[in-house]
Amino acid sequence: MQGNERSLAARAAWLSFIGGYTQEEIAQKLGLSRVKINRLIAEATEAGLVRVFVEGNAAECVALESRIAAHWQLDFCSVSPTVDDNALPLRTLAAAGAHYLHGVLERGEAKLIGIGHGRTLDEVVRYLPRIARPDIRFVSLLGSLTRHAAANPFDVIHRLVEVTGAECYFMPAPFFADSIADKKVLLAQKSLKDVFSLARAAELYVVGIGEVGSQAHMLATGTVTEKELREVKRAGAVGEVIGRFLDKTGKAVAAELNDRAVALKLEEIKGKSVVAIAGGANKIEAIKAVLESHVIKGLITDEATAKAIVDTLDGSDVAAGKKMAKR
Amino acid sequence: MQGNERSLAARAAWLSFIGGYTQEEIAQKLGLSRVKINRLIAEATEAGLVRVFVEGNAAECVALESRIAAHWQLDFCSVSPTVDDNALPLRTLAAAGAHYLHGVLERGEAKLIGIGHGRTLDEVVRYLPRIARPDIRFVSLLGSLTRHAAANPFDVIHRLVEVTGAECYFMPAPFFADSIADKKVLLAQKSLKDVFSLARAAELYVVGIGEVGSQAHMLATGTVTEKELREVKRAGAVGEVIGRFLDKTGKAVAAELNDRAVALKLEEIKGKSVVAIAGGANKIEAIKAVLESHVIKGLITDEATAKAIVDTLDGSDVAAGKKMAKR
DNA sequence: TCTTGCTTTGAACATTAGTTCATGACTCGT
DNA sequence: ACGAGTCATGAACTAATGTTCAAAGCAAGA
Repeated sequence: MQGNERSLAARAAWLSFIGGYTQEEIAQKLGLSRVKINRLIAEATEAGLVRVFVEGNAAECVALESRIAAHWQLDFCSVSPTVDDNALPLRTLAAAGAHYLHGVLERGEAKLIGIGHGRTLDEVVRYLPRIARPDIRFVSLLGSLTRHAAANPFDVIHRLVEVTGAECYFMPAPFFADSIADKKVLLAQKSLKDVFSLARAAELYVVGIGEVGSQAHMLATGTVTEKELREVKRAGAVGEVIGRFLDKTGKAVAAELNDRAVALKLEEIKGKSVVAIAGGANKIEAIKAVLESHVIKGLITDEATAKAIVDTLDGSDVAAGKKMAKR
Repeated sequence: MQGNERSLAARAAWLSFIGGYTQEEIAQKLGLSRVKINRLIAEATEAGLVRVFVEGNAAECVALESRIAAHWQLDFCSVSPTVDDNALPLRTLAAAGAHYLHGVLERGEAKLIGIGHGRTLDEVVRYLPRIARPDIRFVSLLGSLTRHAAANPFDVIHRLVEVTGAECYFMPAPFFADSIADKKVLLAQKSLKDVFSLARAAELYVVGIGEVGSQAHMLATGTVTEKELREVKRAGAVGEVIGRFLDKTGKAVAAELNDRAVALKLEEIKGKSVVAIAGGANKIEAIKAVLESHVIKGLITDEATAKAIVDTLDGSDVAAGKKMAKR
């Protein structure tokens, strides 16, 4: 679909979704057949030109939200109905995350925002509607992948720039340095130091959470090798956030890989406004680990994941006994 | 709608819009009837819980169109993406205007068409593709320039004839008479009277809009003198349409020049099908004035101009274009 | 110029969404 | 407790949307 066609598609989609006209009416207005309009709207939808947000949450989700927020002392938690049936609920997370981020941008809540990495985050940003925000700056929290791969920090932040017109800052470095010595050298670079200090100054951090398992996205993209992953796993790692692998108590594991990550240290962002967007059956342990670390202040996830997380809790800190009744 | 209901509505809307499930599927999932789901989604939409964004240049243009059309009760409004960076977006207007005019001719919507003047209109007609229409007649709405100058009504209408093979009728008179007495004499001429009555009978009027400022095209072509322009400006004029200068409320200003124009009176075309083609940074006030006069029923403009016009509006009728809920 | 294979088109059909209306459940005042 | 009115409900219907398929259009190569 090129220029003219695309423009027509956007036009038709607008008239349909915002204008509330029927396809028949639009067809007349634009002098095309109804079928053509139907196809244009389908194309526009397909191309991701149409983004829908739903405000307000289902009661069950709200219950999960408050349970999780209370248990880990979060400032906020957002749980949305799971709609995907595959392991990674990208649709839900993209919509929920984009809704959150859009709100932040719209309210101008933060002028300098740190951005993590990952497939989920990439999807979130893809779903973000265009919003002019030239006064905001985004800064990457960790090195970019050296080899080309989907959803590396560069891509995520680049798309943010496209959509908002904001300024952005990358880490001109690999995600993991080849050795601890190499990392030292990299960190000594002025260009990196500048970005690091900018990242430290961010008012809000939006991060993804990685799992440690055969499905790990980092493995698929070649960011880490199987050997490296096995190693951190042996050290007890069950999850990852901004390049740091954590054990189930939320502590960074003692593995060389953790020291080779070109990224902010967790201590540097702890206590600040950090929001994680993550979900999926494989990530339950990882998300719990990150929650345990108390690095994050907000969590955006899906209902199935939230339920799984809550189910592993004992009933100690809630009056949540009633949800058992169903089924 | 209270708590529980609202929560269900949110879930249903989420499953529908984000999940892409059919209402039937959602009904099964939630154990409710399809009709109930339909109502829940309608309620959620009604309550403004669902926000839809359509990306793309064209979508933004459509938004501007409906906003402008609603605010000034136009029958239609066409906003095209601005491509020119100079003050007068001739390319855009020419293409959009030609597209409109071509459609009118092709559909044979009007057999007798009144034509105004101006550089924009000239450009529109230059851009018009050849289309045989010997059954259509064009009639000039105002006097031709006496001295040779670009884009006088003669040229515009002459080109129309070339392109369509239509018949045409000029005003054999200057654009402005030298005095009110002279104008009387001119109007008394049989040849002029005939054209005037033809002009009054036109089914469609296509006009340009002139600005009142140092860049005014009329000044450059010598149609009006600096002194005359200064005078109407002092009387409050901010825009011009078929030789009449209007103040910002859309009323013709009290200036002698206005009474010397050899052209139809605005009252004579008001209520009829009048379409203006105009755009450009300098013309914003002029276009607003003409819109305020409610003489025109249609406007063809460019995105930048439309945005500027809309920006001066308060948010009172934002929901424009949204079809009102049926009773 | 004539295939050949691909793309685009819209009429006809299939599915999904939206509306209406009769019904019964419920509320509230007496 | 009893009726008058209100409200929610879903079967049945209508409107809108989505899909299929045969035919037309079109471009590239022989």
